[in-house]
Amino acid sequence: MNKHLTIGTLSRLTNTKVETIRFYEKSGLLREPARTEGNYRSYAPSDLNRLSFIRRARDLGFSLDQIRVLLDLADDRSRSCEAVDEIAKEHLAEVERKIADLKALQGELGRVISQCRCGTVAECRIIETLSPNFAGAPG
Amino acid sequence: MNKHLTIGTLSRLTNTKVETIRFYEKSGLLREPARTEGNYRSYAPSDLNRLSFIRRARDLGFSLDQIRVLLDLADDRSRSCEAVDEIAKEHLAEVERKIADLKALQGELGRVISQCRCGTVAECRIIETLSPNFAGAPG
DNA sequence: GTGGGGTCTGTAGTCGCTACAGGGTCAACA
DNA sequence: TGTTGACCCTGTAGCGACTACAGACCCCAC
Repeated sequence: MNKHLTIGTLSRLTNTKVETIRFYEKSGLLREPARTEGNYRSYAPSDLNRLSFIRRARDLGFSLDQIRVLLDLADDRSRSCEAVDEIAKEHLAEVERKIADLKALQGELGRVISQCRCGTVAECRIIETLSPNFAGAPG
Repeated sequence: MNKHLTIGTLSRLTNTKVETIRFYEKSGLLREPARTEGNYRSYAPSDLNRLSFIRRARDLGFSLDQIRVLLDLADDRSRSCEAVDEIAKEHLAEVERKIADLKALQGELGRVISQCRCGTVAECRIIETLSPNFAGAPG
C-alpha cells in the first residue's frame, strides 16, 4: 500500500485547485515533493497536513506571509507560543479595522442611495454626490 | 489667463498620485489630454471635474469598471437614473456581504485567540485549531 | 492504438495602483 | 551662460493570491 498522493488527490482532499497547490510550492509554502518516474508530483501524508494547515489559515484570512511564519513556529513545538498569539491578534485587529471602514462606507452609501428619487440623471442625487461642486456633468 | 493644468497640479488638486492619473488615462477613464510643445500633458477644467468624480467614487469603493459605467451614465443627463441606482445598490450589497464575512471571521478569530493559554507551541490552541485532526505538527 | 483524463512547464491575466529606470523640459538663480 | 533641481515623459515590473490558459507529456482502459 502506497500512501503517496497525486496532486489531483491532494487537490480534492483539501478543496484546493491544482494550480494553487503548485503556486504554494513556487511560493515556498510547500516544499518540492518527490516525483514519479513520469515526473508527476508524489505527496506524502505530511504534505496533506501542511496544506490543510495552510488552507485553514487562509480561511481565517491570514496572509501567505503570516502563514509562512506560523508554519515555522508550529515546527518548534517546545517554544513559547507568544509569537503565534501576536500574529493572530494583529490579524484580528486588521479585520476589525476593515469592518469599521466598511461600516462607514455602508452608512455613506446608504445615505446616498436613499436620496435617489429615481428621476433623470440630471436630478440624480447619486451622480450629484459624486460630482464636484461647480455643477454640471463630469465629462 | 490660461486655465490649463499640468499633471502635477491636477495631482495636488485631487489628491491623486501622478502615476495614478496616468494609469486612469491608460485605463480609459480619463481621455488623453492635449500636449504642450514640450510634450507635457495639459488638462482642461473638465478633466479636473472628471477626475474628482472618479476619486469620490473610488472613495466610496466603486470599482473602476463601475465608475466607467457611472461616467457614461452621467454624460446623458436626460436618461433615467435607474441604472445608476442599480449599480450603487449592487455595490452596497457587496459591501454588506463583506461586512458579514468579516464579522464571522472576527468571531472565529476571537474565539481561537481567547483559548490561547500562552504556553508552548505544543499546547497552543491557535496552532491546534489550524492543524488537521490527526494531530502532530503540520510539517 | 486510440481516447480521454490527468499532469507537466511556463506565461499572462486579474485589480488598482505603486515604484522604479533612464531620459527630456523648464524656470530660477549665480 | 551654465547649472541646479523640480517637474515631466515612456515603459516596465512589482504587489497578493491566485486563475487561466497553451502546448506538451503520461497513463490507463477499452
